Amino acid sequence: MDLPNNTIDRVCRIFGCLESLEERQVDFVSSKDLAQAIGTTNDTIRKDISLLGVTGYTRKGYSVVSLKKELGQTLKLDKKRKACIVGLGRLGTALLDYERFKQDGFEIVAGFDNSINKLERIKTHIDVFAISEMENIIAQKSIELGIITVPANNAQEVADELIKAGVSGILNFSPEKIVVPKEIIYLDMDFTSALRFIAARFITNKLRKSRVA
Amino acid sequence: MDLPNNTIDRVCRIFGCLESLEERQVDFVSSKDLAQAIGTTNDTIRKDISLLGVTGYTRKGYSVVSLKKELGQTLKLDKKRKACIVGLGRLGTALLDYERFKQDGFEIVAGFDNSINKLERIKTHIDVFAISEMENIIAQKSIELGIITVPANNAQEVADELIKAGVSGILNFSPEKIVVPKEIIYLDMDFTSALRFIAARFITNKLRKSRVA
DNA sequence: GGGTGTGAAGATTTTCACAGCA
DNA sequence: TGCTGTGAAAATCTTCACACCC
Repeated sequence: MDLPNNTIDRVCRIFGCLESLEERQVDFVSSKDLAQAIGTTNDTIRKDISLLGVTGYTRKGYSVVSLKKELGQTLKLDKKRKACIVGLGRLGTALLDYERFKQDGFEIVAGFDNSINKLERIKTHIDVFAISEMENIIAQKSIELGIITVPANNAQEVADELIKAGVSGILNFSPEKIVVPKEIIYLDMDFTSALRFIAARFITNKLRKSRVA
Repeated sequence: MDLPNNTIDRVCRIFGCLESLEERQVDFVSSKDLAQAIGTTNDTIRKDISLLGVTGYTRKGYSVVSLKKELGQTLKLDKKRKACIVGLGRLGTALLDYERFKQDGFEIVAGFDNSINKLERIKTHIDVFAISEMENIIAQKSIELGIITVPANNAQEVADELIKAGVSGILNFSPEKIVVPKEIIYLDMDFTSALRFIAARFITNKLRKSRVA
């Protein structure tokens, strides 16, 4: 399959909306509602959904439950995935305990840091290890995703090790830019760039947009 | 001015690269280097820069210092901006003390939460207030940016109050989708959507992309 | 040679417009 | 009527190709 990046981005957000609609026991949702929630047009939503080959119910909109199920199956969002966090500073430890991840299908199964001190002080039910153990643990636990929350300066090094250890996707919260081989799926979540994006948009007059990250 | 959204996104990231090149005292950088750092092509970089009306030095690439200065001036990224954080859980407090923001020109000047308990317990040099004081404080301190780190369920309510109080941009870390009037610049930094984006890309064969958050 | 700058071509993405359906 | 589904048109974004410059 070969979908537009933007479509994938939007579908992931749509999936999140469906999740909360499901919790609130809403049965049907229209392309217009979804469009409003994620900040796009109803045409785009319908096109996205149709690109995935999924079909709704005329006149009533889409069945929340079945749309969620179908999108999930198509993009394999229903599969549970294991992730680890490297860098257990304040952000890293906050993410370690971010309960939402688990309920959304991403289980954080390990944390890594180089400071013995931190490893000892951390109170969490998730196992934490020294970075030197990363390669073993990742292989052993079949971890697919790496979340980088180290300070700048050794983010690249950490990324290289994650890749060597076998993860296929990396989410980078550090401000440092990272270069990865193109078979690795990589997403940059630099907070400063995000704030700058907003600030820069103050002086342009375009419509808002989600910007995947 | 009316720039492509993607261009703005990339320029904000380029700006970050320039910042770190400057720290490392690198004098010149080529479009190719920048392309590699942010994950795009050199054509795109040159086009982006030229869209902003900025010009480099043939053969040597761009002067780091002057490119940074010009991009900064054009997109007003050199201007200091004040921000506040609403929701002082673990993520919110981590961001309160995220020192990088200040050095990047974004000063966090207030934190808000509804729990008196949290307000009392927090150790930080930044002033914290009850949410009921938001409107006053935001006006009084001329805060332009709101960062939402409350748990889902009242993110929309918080956004509405931020807007009423006068912020022009919102960065939303909560998993809840928020609807804002279109004159407000809004960016969604939902972690789960980001992880899903990566997971979904596992089954497609497209090149990586930055996706603004 | 090794880089930038940029119109034009090409590719992709979004929007439009309308058929179809319950 | 109200909403989906989808080709076709429009708009946007990226890549190409080559002039130009030190």
